Amino acid sequence: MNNIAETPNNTGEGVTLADKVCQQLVTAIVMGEMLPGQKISEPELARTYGISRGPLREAIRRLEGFRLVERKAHVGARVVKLSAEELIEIYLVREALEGMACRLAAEHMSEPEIEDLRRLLDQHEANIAELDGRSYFQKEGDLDFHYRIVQGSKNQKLREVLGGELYHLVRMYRYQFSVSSSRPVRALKEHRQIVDAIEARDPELAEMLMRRHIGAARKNIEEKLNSKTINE
Amino acid sequence: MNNIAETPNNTGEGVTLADKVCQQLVTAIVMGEMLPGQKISEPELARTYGISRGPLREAIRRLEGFRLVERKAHVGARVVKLSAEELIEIYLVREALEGMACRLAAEHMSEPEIEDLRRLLDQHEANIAELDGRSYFQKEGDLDFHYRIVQGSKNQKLREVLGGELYHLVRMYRYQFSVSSSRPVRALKEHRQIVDAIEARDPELAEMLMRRHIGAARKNIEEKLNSKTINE
DNA sequence: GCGGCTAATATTGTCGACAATCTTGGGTTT
DNA sequence: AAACCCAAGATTGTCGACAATATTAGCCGC
Repeated sequence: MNNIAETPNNTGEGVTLADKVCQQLVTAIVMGEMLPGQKISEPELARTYGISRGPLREAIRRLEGFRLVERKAHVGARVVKLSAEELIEIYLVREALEGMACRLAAEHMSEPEIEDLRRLLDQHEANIAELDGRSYFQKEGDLDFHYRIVQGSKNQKLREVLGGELYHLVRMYRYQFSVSSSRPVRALKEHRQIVDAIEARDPELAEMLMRRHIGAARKNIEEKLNSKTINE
Repeated sequence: MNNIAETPNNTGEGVTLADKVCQQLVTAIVMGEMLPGQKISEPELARTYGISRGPLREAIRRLEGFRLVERKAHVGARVVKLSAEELIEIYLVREALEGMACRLAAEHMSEPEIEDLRRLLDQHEANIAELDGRSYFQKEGDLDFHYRIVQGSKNQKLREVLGGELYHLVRMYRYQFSVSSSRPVRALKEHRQIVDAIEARDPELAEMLMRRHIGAARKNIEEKLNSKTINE
């Protein structure tokens, strides 16, 4: 459903122009329709979305809060550009935060929620078989899993931090580098292990597995980045 | 100098009205000049700060991103009101994140930075003696021990997350509940232990001590909250 | 030809006015 | 008397115009 996680004013109704454009911009940036480093022209965007600069500027101000754009006074805003180091940093932070989320999820998720999670993984497995292991990851299936774990932690602040800027930046990276590789099938196995630990109500194991899982993803990216810098 | 951590556009010059008012509002909210739950009237604030509603609305939009205010369309914005649960949640998240920051600090802080940190603690000790153990904790920014550890981690994303919304909310709470109690002298001892671990380049110990330190602060707050709800 | 200055242009920042929506107080009805 | 409805007021949302600043293109001097 491509809904924007933890973005305030998620309700479908009673929405303001600035809110709508804000979400459209988030999507556009994450999907790579607006490239990292690209300048954001207010007059141009205002025409594009058919609104005046007022609400548009408010929307940009909120993207600034999400760290999706960077602004310089009297110069303008640019789509944020992640360096390789920052990308790694995000994964390191996720290791700590999602590890914690997973531990809490093992303590607080309800039985029906866990079952739902299992069904989600079954669905993922079907997708992988169908696409021959290429990439169901592109459509945020993986993020769905992680997203649900975070929700399952039942910790509101954790949900805000992970569901806010970090989530958007990871999604952005996903599209930007079109990650796929041979990880999907391996990742699915790790996901299953994690759900097992949650179902067994083993918080420590759940945390450890999640940390290892994200750590593996990080190493995978590090490799890819290294080979890339060598090739260019 | 009462500088706002990790708030974009920190530079003294080339600042826009919206930026200035945004920082003034952050300070006002954190210091308790605007109370949690209080409604934010655009016309009134615009008069107060002597600006028009345009920049003011942009400032509010950014506070929304920092989770310092909550907005409802066509109704208005209110200063965020932390529940007791959310406050505890923040400390739980800090335990994970600052623990990680402390580990990284033990790996990456330079010798001069560590010396500086020691001097800061000496200064804190002097303050405590002077005020007879009441409260030196109210300090901010560079003067804040935790802030420096986070900076010392050399992890930009970590700095953004901890220096952004979480830091503001913690500062807000400090003023709101005017935390002090008998912790300062105890906390100082814990701070020294942490610096020792960092100086010894013992990341694991540093992380453990920081987690324990924040955990102790959390328990202290939990107690206080419990006795408060009983007394009222 | 190249570097630096200057003026024209474009973009960002700010403002006041108007439109749309919510709130509130009074009046009517049951 | 209580509940509901409606109108008046106030507040938020949006717009277009104007002011201030940065960018750039051209010109001059070296």
